Amino acid sequence: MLSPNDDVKVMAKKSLQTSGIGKCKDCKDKSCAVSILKNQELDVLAQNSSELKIPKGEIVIREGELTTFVAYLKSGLVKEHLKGLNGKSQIIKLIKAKSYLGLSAGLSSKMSLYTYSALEDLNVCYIDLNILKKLMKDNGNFAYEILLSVSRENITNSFWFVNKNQKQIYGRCADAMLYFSKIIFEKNKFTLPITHFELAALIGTTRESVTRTLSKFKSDGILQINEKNITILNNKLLENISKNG
DNA sequence: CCATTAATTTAGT
DNA sequence: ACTAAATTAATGG
Repeated sequence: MLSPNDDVKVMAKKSLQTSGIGKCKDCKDKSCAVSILKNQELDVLAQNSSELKIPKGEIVIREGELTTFVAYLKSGLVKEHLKGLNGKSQIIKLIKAKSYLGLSAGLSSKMSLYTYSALEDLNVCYIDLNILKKLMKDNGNFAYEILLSVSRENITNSFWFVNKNQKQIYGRCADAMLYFSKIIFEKNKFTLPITHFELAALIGTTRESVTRTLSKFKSDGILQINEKNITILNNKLLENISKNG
């Protein structure tokens, strides 16, 4: 939890200088954008990026830090959150593999606006932001792909927030369950990756309401719950609840 | 290194 | 807010 993220940064910087050439070329988890790069550009990327393992619970990028890096999530699940006015953590969303972390803020702000924490053990590539910017300026197709991903992120964020603000707890919980099953895990059976407390911070309610609503869903036969394992039994009803708030 | 216990976190009411 | 259960950390062998 209280990981001195500086260590990560120092390690990243160190290995930036020593990372070998050809790594990005051979990467099996390239982003759509990076797939577009030419061999020569991939070499540049490889020389200015570094893959790191981040254990569960550690922070990938902390809000308020200088944005010298962008992180590409190769594998694992991350939560994007920030501190609200009262100092309480507000979760923006979860992010799954093959996405960039800190991109939208990184391009325009000198400081990171969000904190990214590992919900699982991660493989992350730290990429020098200046190199990324240079690649974008030099290669229009690459820049276009990066813009696409920022745009998509923007759209899903907006819908998420609008829905959240216009729905009651039931609708929000239903949304969250559909979010996990459809977007994050892409199956109707999954293990809740966060605690009830965190789920509450994600959908803007209290831990108690989350617990209460989930057990209601369970007793109504919508969900099967044991421990953190959730199976969606009645997807249609769940979507109705989501739709009607 | 493993087992036991203490402390913290989480879920449910 | 309180309790029970579960997870994690600390201790001692």
